[in-house]
Amino acid sequence: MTDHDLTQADTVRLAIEREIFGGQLAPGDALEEGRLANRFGVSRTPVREAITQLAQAGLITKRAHKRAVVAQLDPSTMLELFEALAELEGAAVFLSTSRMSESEKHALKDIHEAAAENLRSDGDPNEYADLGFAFHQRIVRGCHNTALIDTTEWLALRVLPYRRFQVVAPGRLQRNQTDHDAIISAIFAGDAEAAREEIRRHTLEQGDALMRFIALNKTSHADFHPNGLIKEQPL
Amino acid sequence: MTDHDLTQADTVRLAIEREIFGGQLAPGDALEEGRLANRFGVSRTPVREAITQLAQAGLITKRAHKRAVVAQLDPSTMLELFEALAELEGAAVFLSTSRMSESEKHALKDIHEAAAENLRSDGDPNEYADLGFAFHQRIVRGCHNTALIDTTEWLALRVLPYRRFQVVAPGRLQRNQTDHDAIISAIFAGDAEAAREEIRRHTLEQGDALMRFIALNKTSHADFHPNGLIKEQPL
DNA sequence: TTAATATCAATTGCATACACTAATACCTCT
DNA sequence: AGAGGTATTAGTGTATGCAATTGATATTAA
Repeated sequence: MTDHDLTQADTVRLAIEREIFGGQLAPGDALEEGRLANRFGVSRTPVREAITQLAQAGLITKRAHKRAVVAQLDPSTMLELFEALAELEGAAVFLSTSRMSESEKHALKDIHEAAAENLRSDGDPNEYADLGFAFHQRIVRGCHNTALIDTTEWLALRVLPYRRFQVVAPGRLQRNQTDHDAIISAIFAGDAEAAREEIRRHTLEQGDALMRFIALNKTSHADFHPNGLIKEQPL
Repeated sequence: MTDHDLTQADTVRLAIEREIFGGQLAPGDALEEGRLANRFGVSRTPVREAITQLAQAGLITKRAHKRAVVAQLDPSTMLELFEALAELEGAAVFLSTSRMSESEKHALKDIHEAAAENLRSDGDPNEYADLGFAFHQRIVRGCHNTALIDTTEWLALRVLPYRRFQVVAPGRLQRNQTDHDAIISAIFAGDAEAAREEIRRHTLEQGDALMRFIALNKTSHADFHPNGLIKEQPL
């Protein structure tokens, strides 16, 4: 009776989602219904349904009679996405500042401090990235408005495939941490307006950094593939 | 090569959308694939696809092995939607204030003044509602960020089916016009922060008014049907 | 009478088959 | 050899049939 009643279309959709977020499927890769069908051992029908859903979610693009491809964001679109995301996160934190419970605030602080510790001890950057993701997520969810949360996270998901190109340029992580510091201070001080401004600037900057990195490293499509790039990270 | 290449699924989806927005399909109404199929003279397959897309868009809800239903918003969800919409419109106008061209601003002003004239001359309230819709739309689109525009309008569409219950309580339209006045003043004064605050308050208030109205008039499901209600409007 | 259960109809989920589209390869003609 | 057109093929869009699930109705037991 719960939603453990997953239909095959759901299963396929989730699998494809995972592969997109995991990087096995990179932006620009084509999705062919037949292949996927016998790869997952189902017919084309549920695969089609899954693709339709993913297309509606903006994760893949689909045009009549053409193969579906994993959504590929050109620079200007990506810039817009990050700008929109910055505004949404700003709106969320504006509400969150007055709505987060004490325990929520402290959970947020714990994440922040774990990230700081990771940085101090020169820990796994992947873990740091996860903590950063959790940080943003906690803030957004703190607004306690499902519609706003869903909308924001939905936008965040659209750029997630590109987060694999996460920039670890020198000083970038430190800067990130400083930004988070300012955000969390504003929240604890109850200054919603300041929190909004901080997170806006922060998210916009993240987008800029990511775009610059991609622009620099985009020489060929092959180099552009997440799996290829991630190995080149100077970690 | 244009999107004049509408697939049957697209056609069906658009038709259902129209019926939802037009009120022929009210929130809570069930959508049965077979019926729709032979109503539109197609097989169940494209109908299914259309339903899947609409479900993903949040316009209808669909659970495994159960009939799809036109999305029905309970009061708290609707409140959340309006709050989120208020934040998004706020974010949009914040950007629009500095980004709208002179011609865009003046087009906005024209709409506003047409609405004022409509009010003065005791014109058609439906026309006034349309002008109000256009007013908000112009502001949102003035931010020139497709992602933000799409997201905002997508949210606005989710409450659109309920706009049929548009409140024409005494003084409501005047109040609406006054709010718009304040918003447009802030925009022309270049005060983005003020514009944001004004539109936030305004949209939240709209939601409140709508919810109160619905709560008052919701005695039976029949009375709750848009087509039934719209006739009762004391216009 | 009510509650529980069994049966049945209605409707969804999925597979398969076919039709149509579009892109590639191939061939012809210059 | 190259341009233009045609055949071929890969892949999507749609129809139909069947199995599985749900909700309702009938039936039985307490």
